[in-house]
Amino acid sequence: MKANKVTIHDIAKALDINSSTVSRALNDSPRVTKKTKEKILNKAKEMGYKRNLLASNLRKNVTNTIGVVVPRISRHFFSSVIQGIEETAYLEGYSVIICQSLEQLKREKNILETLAANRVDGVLMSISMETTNYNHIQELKQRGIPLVFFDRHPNISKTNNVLINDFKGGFDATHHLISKGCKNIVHFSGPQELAIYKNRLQGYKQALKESNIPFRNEYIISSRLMEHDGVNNIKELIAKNLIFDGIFSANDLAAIGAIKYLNEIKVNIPKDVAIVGFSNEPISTVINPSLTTINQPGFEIGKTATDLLLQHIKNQHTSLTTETIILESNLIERQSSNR
Amino acid sequence: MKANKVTIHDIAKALDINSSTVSRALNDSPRVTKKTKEKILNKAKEMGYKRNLLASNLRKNVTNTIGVVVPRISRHFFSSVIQGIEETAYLEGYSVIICQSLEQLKREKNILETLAANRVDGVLMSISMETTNYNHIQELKQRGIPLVFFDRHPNISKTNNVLINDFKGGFDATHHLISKGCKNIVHFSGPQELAIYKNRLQGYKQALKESNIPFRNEYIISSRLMEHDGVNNIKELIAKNLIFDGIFSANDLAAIGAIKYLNEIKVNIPKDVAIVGFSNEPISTVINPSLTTINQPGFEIGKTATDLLLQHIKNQHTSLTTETIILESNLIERQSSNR
DNA sequence: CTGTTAGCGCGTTCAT
DNA sequence: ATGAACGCGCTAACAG
Repeated sequence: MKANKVTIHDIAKALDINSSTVSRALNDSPRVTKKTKEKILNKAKEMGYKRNLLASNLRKNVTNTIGVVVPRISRHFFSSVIQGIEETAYLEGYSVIICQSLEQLKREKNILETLAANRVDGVLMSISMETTNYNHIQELKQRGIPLVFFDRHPNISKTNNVLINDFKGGFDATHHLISKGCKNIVHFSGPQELAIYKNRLQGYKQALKESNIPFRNEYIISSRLMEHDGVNNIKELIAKNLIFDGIFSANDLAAIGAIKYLNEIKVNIPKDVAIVGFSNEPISTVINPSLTTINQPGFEIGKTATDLLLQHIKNQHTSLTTETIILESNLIERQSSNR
Repeated sequence: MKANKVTIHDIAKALDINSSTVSRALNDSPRVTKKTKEKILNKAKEMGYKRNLLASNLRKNVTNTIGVVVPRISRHFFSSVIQGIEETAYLEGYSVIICQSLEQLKREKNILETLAANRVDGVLMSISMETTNYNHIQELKQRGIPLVFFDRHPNISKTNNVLINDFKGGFDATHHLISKGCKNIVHFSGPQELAIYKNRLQGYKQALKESNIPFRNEYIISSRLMEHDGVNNIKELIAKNLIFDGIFSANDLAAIGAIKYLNEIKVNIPKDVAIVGFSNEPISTVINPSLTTINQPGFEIGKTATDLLLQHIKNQHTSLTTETIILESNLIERQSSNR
């Protein structure tokens, strides 16, 4: 920051008027004549004036900015949610600050601190896999910063959430496998602290139940669902000599790890693989043309969550009630062109 | 913003001291006694004081924040660069604001405006495919905001860049195909306004030349390299009845589109496909285990670019000379386990 | 419609 | 070592 010290005072002085008028003109206030407004805008452009949002926001005590916290931006589900958030926020004149926790509680805390210190007007977040204590979240709430969770939400009361019907997703995925003739379906699950994984597991159980297939605990493998976890899971199954003819993975990464490994050792036990993942995910469509996925409507989640958040931001005086919106996922079966 | 109106004045009043002392204590100034410092910090915590970074930054005229502009965060190359940026920035006490232009010039302009208005200390960016006029960039420079480009850079003088040796990447990719026995190699290229695509094309030409393979203009197809472009490219080739036995795609998306389509119509003309893409990209490794990629060291690029930017931010008085750093890409040939 | 005054919350002079 | 006062750049309140 060296050049560009042009302030509204400078341009006021140059025009021999008051800086308030300049401020009003720059904000397109109706309380200033067209003529002077024009004069001011011209002068401003001429002098290379640029508004200092820091000062403006400080004075107004509003930043028109919302913070977004996701585990990883590179995950296609999250980046599609972000797309929805940005579109919606932009239309309402809000800027978006994107942050990633990298699944680490420590970073998540740090991010919330920074966002709060920067006085964002609200926060949208999906919590990390490590997040089992919610002090940092409670603190944010106490500071009066509106908060909406999407997909992964903390297990505390009075929160606003935009969720996916994970029970149905798990049910559909499992049901699909059963309809394909699978009898021994393995489930790769995630940390049980996260409701999304718990719910998918419940859906899995329910689907088995309805088809009179006994639930077997050794078919459930919990991990953090990274690609290498998928590899390890499948290795473990093979080492145990467990019979399985289908896999329902609670996300795509772990499924990919598993499929890669199966390809590598030239074994192809599962008749089909269902993934609770994101259908737009390029991986899913490429890895196996016959792959079935549970489509999570990322863009719509982002849009819905943002709408809800903005509603809370704009009505902070009237104490709005908290809300949980549940969107539906869809099973998408691709054309099996290769086999 | 409703609760939490605790300021340094409040805590000063509570302790019957002056707010200056509080400010100094909170900034761990040596000019305040250990004892009072402790007293103040305790009181601050007790009262739930949170620094207002807007005010602090306004006063200091420094934000300790850098802006990052990329075409799309969902592209694995960019998200890995961002990883490198965040790690490096964090160690130096800087925050990062991530923005995506979605390959649109209009958005790119808008983003730079916002970043400048928010007084970021510097900007790291990779320009969009639409960016052929650089007024917005020149303006940012004129405002004295340090700027470093990575990967995609504008064609103007006196810029700081961290680039990849794309000529060598193109050469290596093509050479690899030739060594596999390909004689008729198609090249999917991008907008020629971007040096990266021009350079990859040059590398392609050079490799042909050294192997005495004649260059044929109809083998070069330029597009914006989205997945559907890859599909269209391959359709075009087939429609023209052009003979080809290899494809060198300037990015991974277009290659994936092409491969998908070839799979779909059960044609398998190319003996191999080389992609200039990112080796960590899950797609590349999954789509075809024998796929060869040109690895771009994203994390290192992010780190290098950030180091360079911070250097410029910190030495704004001493007029540093501009610099272009070129990192090497690597050809990675995977184990051909399937064929 | 425009000017005057005051202050957002903080950090940095000066003093003492 | 601490206090008093000013100002970063902008906008809201109140005049007129």
